[in-house]
Amino acid sequence: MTSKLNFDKLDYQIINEMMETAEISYADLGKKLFVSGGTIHVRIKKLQTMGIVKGTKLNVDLKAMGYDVIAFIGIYLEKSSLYDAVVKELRKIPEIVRLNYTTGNYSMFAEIMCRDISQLRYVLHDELQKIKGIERTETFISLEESFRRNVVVGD
Amino acid sequence: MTSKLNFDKLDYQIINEMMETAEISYADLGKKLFVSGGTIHVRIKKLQTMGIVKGTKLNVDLKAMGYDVIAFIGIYLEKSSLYDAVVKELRKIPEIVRLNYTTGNYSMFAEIMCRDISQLRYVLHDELQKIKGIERTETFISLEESFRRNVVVGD
DNA sequence: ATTGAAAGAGTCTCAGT
DNA sequence: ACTGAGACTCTTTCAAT
Repeated sequence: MTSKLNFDKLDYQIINEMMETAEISYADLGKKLFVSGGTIHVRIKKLQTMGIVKGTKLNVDLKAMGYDVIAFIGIYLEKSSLYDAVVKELRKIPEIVRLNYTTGNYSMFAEIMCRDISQLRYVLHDELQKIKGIERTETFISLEESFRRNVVVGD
Repeated sequence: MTSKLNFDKLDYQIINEMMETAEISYADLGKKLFVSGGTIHVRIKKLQTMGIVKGTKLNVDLKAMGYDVIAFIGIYLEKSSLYDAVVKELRKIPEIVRLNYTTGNYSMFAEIMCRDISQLRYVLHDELQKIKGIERTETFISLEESFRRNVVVGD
């Protein structure tokens, strides 16, 4: 059985605020949400203990770092039983930042992040095509990220 | 002209470490990278000023929060000139957490995050299909996230 | 540029409500 | 549960190198 989720409005507010920016003091976040800094602290501690909150991550503008090219790859497998073996191989390619096993046309969906088109070409042609079990791939290069945001929890 | 990127090994190490976990003190990160905490501080300040580092975000396990259903949607537009208008409409749907304008089969690629299949059905059927300019969509439901990680910068 | 130390700010704990 | 205050830790600044 799945554990009962029992969050109140304050928990959701804290999560939504801090998913956006974690760089706010408990005192200030408390002021914003009309409780004390101590209460914010207790709630975050609870969420950490529950495994809901898993620390913080630096928010880096990878585009500004020169990682300009994002592509999505639809992957057709020869047989779906090859899934585990193919995941293992794909994991070795550092440019692949995300991989999902999906319903629909493709067996899997990968996201690739590269510095330029020639690096993308290398990954697609020299690395992906070598993997046994991949029948073929379809590439969708992102020309623009229209938006990216967090889901709003609790409503 | 694009500004010249001039990062040294230490900058890259700091970024790679803190993209994974930002929850480390400057003193401890300094020890790990064989410099003083003060130097870490100066570098991070520089990266913030440059706009490379844009604060920190809380790392939340959304699956554990009940957001179990992730789907990718390939969107066909009637005319590509409708792009801006359609983006504007898609932005109004909070379940859509990411939207990219892409080459290939589809005009756009969306990522949706929902609590359950019935919420996904609602978004796909009642919200997406109402938007003028969308010819049709293809849905890929994620059955499993095989992995997700950061790109490793600087090598 | 890097360091180490002092000042300032934030986190964490806990007794009281 | 929530609060406020004290103890502790981390960030930030800065003079020296």
